[in-house]
Amino acid sequence: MTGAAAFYVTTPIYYVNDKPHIGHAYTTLACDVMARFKRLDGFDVHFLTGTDEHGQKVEKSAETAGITPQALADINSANFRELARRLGCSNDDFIRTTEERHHLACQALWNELIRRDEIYLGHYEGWYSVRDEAFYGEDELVSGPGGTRLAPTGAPVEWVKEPSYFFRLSKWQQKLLDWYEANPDAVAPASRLNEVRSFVAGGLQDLSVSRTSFKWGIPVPGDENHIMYVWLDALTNYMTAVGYPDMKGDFARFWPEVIHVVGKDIVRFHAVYWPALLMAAELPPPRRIFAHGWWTNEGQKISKSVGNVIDPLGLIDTYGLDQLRFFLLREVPFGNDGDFSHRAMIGRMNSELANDLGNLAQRVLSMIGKNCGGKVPSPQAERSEDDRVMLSSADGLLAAVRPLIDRQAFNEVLETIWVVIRAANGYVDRQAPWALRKTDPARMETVLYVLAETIRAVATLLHPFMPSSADRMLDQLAIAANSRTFAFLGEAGRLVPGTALPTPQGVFPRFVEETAD
RNA sequence: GGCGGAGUAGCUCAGCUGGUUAGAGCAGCGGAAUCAUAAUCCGCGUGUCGGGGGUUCAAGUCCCUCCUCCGCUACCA
Repeated sequence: MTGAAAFYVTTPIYYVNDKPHIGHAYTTLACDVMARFKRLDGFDVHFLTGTDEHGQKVEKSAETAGITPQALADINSANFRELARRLGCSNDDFIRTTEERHHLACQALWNELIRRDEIYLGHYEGWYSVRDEAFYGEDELVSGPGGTRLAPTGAPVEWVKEPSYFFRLSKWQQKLLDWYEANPDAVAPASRLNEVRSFVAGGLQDLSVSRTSFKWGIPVPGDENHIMYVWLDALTNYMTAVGYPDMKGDFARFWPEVIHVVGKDIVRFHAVYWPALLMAAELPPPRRIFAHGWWTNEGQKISKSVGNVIDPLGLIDTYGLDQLRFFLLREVPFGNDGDFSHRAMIGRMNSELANDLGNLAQRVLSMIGKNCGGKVPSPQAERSEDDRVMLSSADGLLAAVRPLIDRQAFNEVLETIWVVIRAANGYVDRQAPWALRKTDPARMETVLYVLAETIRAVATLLHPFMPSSADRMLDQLAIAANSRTFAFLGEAGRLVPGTALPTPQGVFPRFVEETAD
């Protein structure tokens, strides 16, 4: 694959203090779809996910549990690795920030920033609440009894001054604004770019990038009283995984052709701090940062205290993996918030998967099975206008969908494919091959061939979204495993008439509600 | 408070730089068909395009204002 364009996609590394939930699954699935799509489209792809394992919270949780932070991280990191596996993800790597390669990368980046005088030793001071373990700004404080100052949470605060290393973030304000200006697609959706831009335009202070209040982290080179700020540690993972500080090999191959997919809560770290850090190290910033939205559960905001957290593994058990993958990317424009409801899930499954697509495949394949001797039908040379329109809309799908994937407009990709699926059902009814069977069998074969080709195109393009279901459809068309990439779409991979086909089986069953009585 | 975004058919939403009778899916109603997973196809919407004012030959699409909702407004991740 020499010369193939590089495509690197990352999920955030998930914090091991959290339990895997639908938000993690959503981010990871979106990345998986991109990675799979790009691979099928001939790109040289690297898909990374992993876990973020340092920080005070992990240290404390481990202490509470009576185990070492490393042991806690090992256990919880495994949960995220398992989630990716259960989601059918095709990640090429799973990085952990406790790995040696990552320590080396972080310390290399740190040293580089020190060498360039982008990091300096100073003092961090401010109002600190021991109870909240947080610093508060002057304007956030409220006055308590006797003129004392209290945190907004009501906790007492004290003025604390501690040594800290700082990254010269303020210096990069204009450079960041210039970068957004020159690369309007670098932060998406556009509404997030606006927020980020106005945040930066509002002025930047230098960023405290070390801590002395706890130990569980990567030591600052040459000053081991300090450990690195967790975000500096975490963000660097994206480079670690492609070999940094080795600038040859994978790093040269994939950097900066990278898209970071993140939840909307962490855009700032990715769209402000990260590009600034990279520019400071004289490394190119990422091509794109995409911030997606949150899911609600049956219209309710999800929270641990309400107890309505959604377990993605439970959803897989209830609805099926491909069905879940489809729903999450179909239901909502990527970037918007969405609502997960049983009703909506079943609506998509039955209306779009079972009725539109599953039934289309089943009716076409079973007609072929019964009326064409179970072989790919032989089309006539001459085609009707209806045939040509049907076939060209199927053949045109890849070109229609590529730019949508590049905008992460997953729901539009699926809608575009569904337009063809619906058109195919209309074509079946108009052409009525069951009637042609008696009046014009040759014509029937032509119609069924056009339909089989349409199903091949649809299944091929749907593969990134629903890999195993798409494979089952392609199996039923007897497409060789090595002929399922996008290069085989259209004329290049036309079905060969006379090829024996297996007996068709339904791929998307209807979801039938359990009746309570 | 400041900055930004949104309010379009019962529901979820498309409608780029203003210009044919404002669209799609779902739901609903009527019909057809019977190859198929009781699936499919065809037809049917008089919507104050949040309210008001303005610019223009022409505004859902620009300007002003009001109402409602949402996001951002830095150092736990």
